[in-house]
Amino acid sequence: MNTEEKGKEQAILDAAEQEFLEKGFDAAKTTLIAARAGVTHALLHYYYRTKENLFNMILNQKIELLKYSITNLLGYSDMSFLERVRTAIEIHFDFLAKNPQLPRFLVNELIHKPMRMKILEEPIRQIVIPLLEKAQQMIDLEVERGIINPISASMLLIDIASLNIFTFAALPIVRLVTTPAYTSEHAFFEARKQENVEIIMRRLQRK
Amino acid sequence: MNTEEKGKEQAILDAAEQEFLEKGFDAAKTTLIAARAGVTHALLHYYYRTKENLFNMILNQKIELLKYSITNLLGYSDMSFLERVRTAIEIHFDFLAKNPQLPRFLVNELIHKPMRMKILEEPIRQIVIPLLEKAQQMIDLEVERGIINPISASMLLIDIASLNIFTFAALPIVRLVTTPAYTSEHAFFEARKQENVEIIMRRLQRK
DNA sequence: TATTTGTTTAACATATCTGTCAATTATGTA
DNA sequence: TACATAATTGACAGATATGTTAAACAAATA
Repeated sequence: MNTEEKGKEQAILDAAEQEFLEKGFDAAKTTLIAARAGVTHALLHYYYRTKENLFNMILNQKIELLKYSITNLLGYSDMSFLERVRTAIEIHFDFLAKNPQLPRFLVNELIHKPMRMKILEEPIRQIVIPLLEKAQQMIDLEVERGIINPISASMLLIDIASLNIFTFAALPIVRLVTTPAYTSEHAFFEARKQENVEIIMRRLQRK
Repeated sequence: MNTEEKGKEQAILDAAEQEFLEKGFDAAKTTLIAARAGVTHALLHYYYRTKENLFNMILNQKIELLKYSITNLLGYSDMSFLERVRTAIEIHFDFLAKNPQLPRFLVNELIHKPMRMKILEEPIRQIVIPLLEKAQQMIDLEVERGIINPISASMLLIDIASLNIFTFAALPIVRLVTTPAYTSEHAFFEARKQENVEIIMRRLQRK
């Protein structure tokens, strides 16, 4: 439907996205991508020349998505710090629910070919580091006011990322230990989101 | 040294372990494994016949390691529940520090070929489910006594696994956001371990 | 020593995958 | 219509990977 209307060039891109996200660069095969897009594999090379090329388009697209997901995390300046953290966790979790393959894909591909890691360095400096500095200022202020417990901003970031990402990155295994306990996958995700909020809140809130 | 003494058969297995853990089944090449072991690739096939075969040996070996790492988590019955949880987190974290590639390897390979997931089902039923039931009993007891906050055992398990595993599975990326803040990688790991203990303790401990 | 058994290699066969090319068809435009 | 440009395909070339085989070599054994 969507794919067919936009023509074969886009269909190839869509198929490539699926294939690369599922299997990673090495396991993905251009022949399968072409088949999945309903075109000959010669056409794939006509539009995108190389597998590497096609892959980089998907990779860059996903890195943009990652940047976008981080950029606005500390928005909503009319809330208290704790409320901003709670909101950030929920937004990030929902983002992952819509892009469940993203973290595993990025981690694998970036680890695999360390050259690619350089692509991340600039966004990190420009987005994550400033965000961490801003967050650390807020934290220090709240600590002084006796509202939250001391913590470094980067540790807090890793806490949240760990809790939110793991469930999706390891979902098939996570499912094995929770299976019949939840009526639906959606119910489990909601419970998981609330648990993540709760554990971080308890970590921060001063008794 | 170790490799050379035990002969070429073992050298191949060692090289295969490195190669598969680093790259996964598809990206690993038997020619490279042979080269890395210092033997011809025909010899690799002489001893192990197929790549699949060689891979399964490594995979089973790693699943055994995983089972072992889970089995004794709730030991040390002379401690209080909270102390047992603290100890479990530390032991598990240290285990991961010694086997940092394990989680990413297992998750990737098991997700990739779902048939392989069946290998995990039996250990889960035999080890994880009983462990969760036992833990849930302890939790319920401690909740009744007003010592800890309510939580489901499986949620607690996912909390701990998330926090401990993510740091290692995504290490190159985690490094980017922490880099100059710690004098050594070891210092960072120790800080991370303590943070994981603290966050779980605060989640559980009744104020 | 003769024979068997296990080890090792070079060469080969086969399959798969990426990428190219020349030829064909469709589309748009002067 | 004539021409140019874009889209599409089948066939092919080259590279790389897995796996086999026959033959050479080494080691143990009778």
